[in-house]
Amino acid sequence: MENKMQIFNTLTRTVENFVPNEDGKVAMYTCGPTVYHFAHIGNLRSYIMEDVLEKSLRYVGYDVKRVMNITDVGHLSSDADTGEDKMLAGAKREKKTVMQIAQFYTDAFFADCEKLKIKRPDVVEPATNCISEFIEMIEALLEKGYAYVAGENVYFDTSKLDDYYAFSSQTEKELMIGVRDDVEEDTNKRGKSDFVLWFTKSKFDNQELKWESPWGVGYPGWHIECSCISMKHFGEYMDIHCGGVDNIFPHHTNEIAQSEAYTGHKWCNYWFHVHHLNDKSGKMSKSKGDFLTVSLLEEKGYHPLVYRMFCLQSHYRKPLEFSYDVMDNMENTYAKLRKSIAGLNEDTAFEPDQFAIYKEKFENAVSNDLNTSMALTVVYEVLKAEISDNTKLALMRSFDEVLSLDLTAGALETEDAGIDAELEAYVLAKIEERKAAKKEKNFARADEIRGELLDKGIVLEDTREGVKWKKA
RNA sequence: GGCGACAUAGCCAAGUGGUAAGGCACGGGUCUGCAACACCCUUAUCACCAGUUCAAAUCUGGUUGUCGCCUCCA
Repeated sequence: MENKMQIFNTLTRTVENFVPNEDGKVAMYTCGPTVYHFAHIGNLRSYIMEDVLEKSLRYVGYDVKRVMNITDVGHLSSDADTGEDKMLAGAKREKKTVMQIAQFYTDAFFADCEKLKIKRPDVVEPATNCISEFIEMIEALLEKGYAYVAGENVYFDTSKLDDYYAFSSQTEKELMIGVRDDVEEDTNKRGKSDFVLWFTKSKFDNQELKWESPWGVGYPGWHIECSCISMKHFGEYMDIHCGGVDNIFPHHTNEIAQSEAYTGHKWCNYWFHVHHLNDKSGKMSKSKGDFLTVSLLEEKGYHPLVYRMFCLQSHYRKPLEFSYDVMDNMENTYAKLRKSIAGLNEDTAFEPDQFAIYKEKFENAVSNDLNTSMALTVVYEVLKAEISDNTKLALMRSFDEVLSLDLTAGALETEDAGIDAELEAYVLAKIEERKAAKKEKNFARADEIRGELLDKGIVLEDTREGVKWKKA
C-alpha cells in the first residue's frame, strides 16, 4: 500500500514517510509500565498518544500488531548495585508480596487505560513470564563476546559496539556518561556505559523474585526484557518502538545495543517518543512522591476523557503543562462538543461525497506526524459544515475510531451519581412545583424555588430538552 | 559543564517562505418571564535584535527566558 503515514523518527530526528518491513502490516512495541505504583497522568499521556498512533495506523489501513511488556521485575531505582528495586520498594511500602503488588498495579493500570479509552495491546507480556528467553539471549550475548561476567553479575560490554549512542550525535558521545554527580558507580563495570543483564549479587538480598540461571540464582536487568519480549512476538525485526522521551537514554539505547548485537542487524526502524507532561514546577514524576492519577481527577469531578482531550489538543512532541485552569477549559470544551453532537438528527440523508472529503481531511491531519490538534479542528469544521446531520454523525463515528472521545455517546450526564434518593425525590418534587408556578406565571415563586434548591446545592437550568439539575 | 527542545491572543493551540486555523474564556447581540442553554458577532502581526528575500511567525546568526536529558522516571 502507499505510504500514508508520516512520523517523526528519533533515530534520524526528522519526520519520515513510514514504510513498514512488511507491506500493510505494522509491528509496534510499547514499553509498558513498571507496576510498583499507580500510573500518573503523565505516564498516561504517553499511552494515550501511543494509542492514537496505533489507531491512526489502523485508520489509514494498516494491520497493526501491538505488544506491550509489563515490568514486574528488574527495574532498579538506580543501575548501580546500591539501588533499590522498584517492585520491592512497592511491596515493602504496602506490606504485600511482589507478585501481589504486580497484579494489583497491573490491573489498576488497565483500569485507568479503559477509562481513557486506551485500547489494550494485542499482546501484554509480563517480564516474569519470559525469564528463560532472557537467559537465552544473555547466553548468546556472552557467546558472541558482547557481555562479560564480573562480581557475579552479567554486564553488556558497550565498548564492543561502534555506535552505542544510537540516538545521539557524534559530539555528544564523549560527554554523556557519568556527568551527574549523584550517580553512584558500579565498580564491577569495565566501562561506564556498560549495563547489567543479569544480577545475582546485589545489596538487597531480600529480593523476593529469583530464578536459577547459568550464573547463579538471580534476576534480569531492566533493559533485556523489552528486547526479548519484542523478539518473542515479532522475531528479529519490528517497525515502531514507542515510549516516553525519558526512555531514550539509557533504556532504548541499551535495547538497541543488545538487540542488534544479538541479531547482527538493524532491529527497529522507527522510534516514537512522547514528550513529558509537566506541572508548573517541572516534570511530573513518581519519585517526587506527589503525583496525579486518573482517580484523583475523577474525584475532582473531571470526566477521564476530558484529560484525553487535553492531551489530544496538544502535539505529542511538545512538552505539555498540566493545570486545573486548562482542565476546566477543556471540561467546557468537551461538554459542549458532546452536547453539540448529541443534537444531530440521524434521520437525514447520508452524503457519501461529503463524507469522503472530510474523512480525507481528518486522515491528512492524523497522518501528518499525528497532528491531533488539527484533527480536532476537523471535528469542529464538520460540525459547522453545510452537510446533513447524518453525514456529520457518520464522520464523528469514524473520527472517534482514532480520537476515542465517545463523541457520539450523547450529551455528558450532569446528574451526580452521589446524590441520594431522598434528595433526588425532593428535587423532583420542587421542579414540579416550580413548573406549576411558571404555568400560572407566578415567576416570583418559581425563582424562590430555584433559590431554595440552590441553598441545598442544586442548580436548575431550563434547557431546550427540559429542566436539568446538577450539584453546584 | 555538555547535549537537546520549546517561546504564536486572557488560556490551550495549528500553521515551516506569500500577508495569522480551531477551541475555551471575555465582551456585544438574538431567543426565552429572569438566569442558564442554543445561536450570531467580536478579539493577535507571532519573546527580543540583526540579516537573507519581491515577500518571514515560518530561513540564518545572536540575545533572553522556560523546560528536558546526561544510568529513578512515560
